[in-house]
Amino acid sequence: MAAQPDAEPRPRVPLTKQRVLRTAVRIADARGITAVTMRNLAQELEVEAMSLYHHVPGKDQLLDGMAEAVVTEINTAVGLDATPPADPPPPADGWKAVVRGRILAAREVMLNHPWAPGVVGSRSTMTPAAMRYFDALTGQLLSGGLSPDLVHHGLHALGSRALGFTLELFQAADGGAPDPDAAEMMQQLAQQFPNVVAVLSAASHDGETTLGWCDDQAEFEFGLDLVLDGLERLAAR
Amino acid sequence: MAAQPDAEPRPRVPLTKQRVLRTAVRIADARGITAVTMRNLAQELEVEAMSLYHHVPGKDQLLDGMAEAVVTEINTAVGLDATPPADPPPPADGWKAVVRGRILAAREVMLNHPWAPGVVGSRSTMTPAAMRYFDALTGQLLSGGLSPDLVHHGLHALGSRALGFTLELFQAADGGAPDPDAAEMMQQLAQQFPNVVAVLSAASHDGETTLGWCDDQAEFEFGLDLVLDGLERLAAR
DNA sequence: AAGGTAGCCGTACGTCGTAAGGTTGGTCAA
DNA sequence: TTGACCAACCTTACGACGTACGGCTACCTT
Repeated sequence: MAAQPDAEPRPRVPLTKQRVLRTAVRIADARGITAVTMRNLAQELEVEAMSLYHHVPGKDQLLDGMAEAVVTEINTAVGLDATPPADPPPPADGWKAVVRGRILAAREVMLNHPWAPGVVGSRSTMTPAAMRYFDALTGQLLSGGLSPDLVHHGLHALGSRALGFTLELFQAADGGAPDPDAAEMMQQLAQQFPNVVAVLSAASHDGETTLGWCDDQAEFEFGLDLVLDGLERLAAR
Repeated sequence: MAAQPDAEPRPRVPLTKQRVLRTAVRIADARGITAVTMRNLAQELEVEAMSLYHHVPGKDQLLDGMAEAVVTEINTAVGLDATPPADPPPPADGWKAVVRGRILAAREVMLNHPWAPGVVGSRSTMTPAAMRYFDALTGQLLSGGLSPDLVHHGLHALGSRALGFTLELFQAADGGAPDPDAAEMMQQLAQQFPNVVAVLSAASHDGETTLGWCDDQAEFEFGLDLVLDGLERLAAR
């Protein structure tokens, strides 16, 4: 009973670190970071879990690789990988506009990978791609006339904002069921926390009943501009 | 062979949500958040793992409780739980100094619980203690003359900084082994990432060989002041 | 004394990361 | 042609995790 020669064509696409990482990112995008498990990942690649260890040292380095992949995506998005056009036109806009644009581009990439902030944030090591990104950013700030010291502090002040995301402390309450007695509850809330309710009700000047939630993008840009303007002012001193 | 009555004195301190949470915090402080496991926690309390479920619905709510506990600690640290002295003296300092002090106090608590930023940051829900904290903070900003809208944006701009921590993107490289050929590696680094190296070497004006690492506290205060100053300026407009 | 009940325990299941060793198919020297 | 070699891949198994489920015990109420 010899094995039939063509029982299974066996395309057998060879596994690759690239392929593993790309698939991991795809799983995370589609089903969340918790679905990125060695077994799931292997199944998606039509392979056994342990085979992954020939291309990735372990789960931790897999996450490192995913973070690296996202930052790399940012780098290409802001044109950091393309060789500059020989004579890069000096930024017609001020450094602020350039940096702002770059960071908002990074944010766009992050928004496509909701799991990325958590992963990038939890990795301690500075990957090469992140280095590349920060080196370019640093260059923009330096050539903008900021002193090295100010650039240093500025990067710290930006923090994760430099990579296009912030840790959202109050998650979108995302009111699925528009609670019928929301008004009543609101009053109870207002009694306990008058100040936040005052601020929140002022924030939603259009819809006044349900607390119209925040515009994340606008808030991000506000905070970013606050920092950039502050740096500019300090540089001018 | 009747059970001897006093084989074990059995003090049998009753389990309590308080006791469970406090112990969890103690474990996290001593051995890191990964050591906070239902079994470990139970062992520390001299109890079986499943007994914890009578006081905590599950691991997730345990973490919620731990976050809540830390924020509560912050609240008492800034005197938010003490009933105010009837006639609270109007803040002699400006609102900025008050807010600044409050946030730095929060930071001190956070520094005592290195695991707390991660846990607080990963919880989406706004716990009552956090609400209390933010309500007070909001009140300070409002009574400082900031418009509700500005307060709203300002809180977003502060983000986790309002609770005394930032997501540290580049972890302390903490050079245990002062690599003998650090100079050589530094040169290699300088070739690939000239800008960051320039900034970093400028940052450590005292020690010039090893990149003298950053003063986290100073950086935190710099970023905080940058935001507060920016808000003040916007309020004055 | 009878019955309820809150608090605790024992066992077990499914999932996770991964250590250790076996199998296979292709490459290349003799 | 053949046989050694060696990646790439698979199989099995272990320990740790969160937690469902069903007991047991000690105390309270009536």
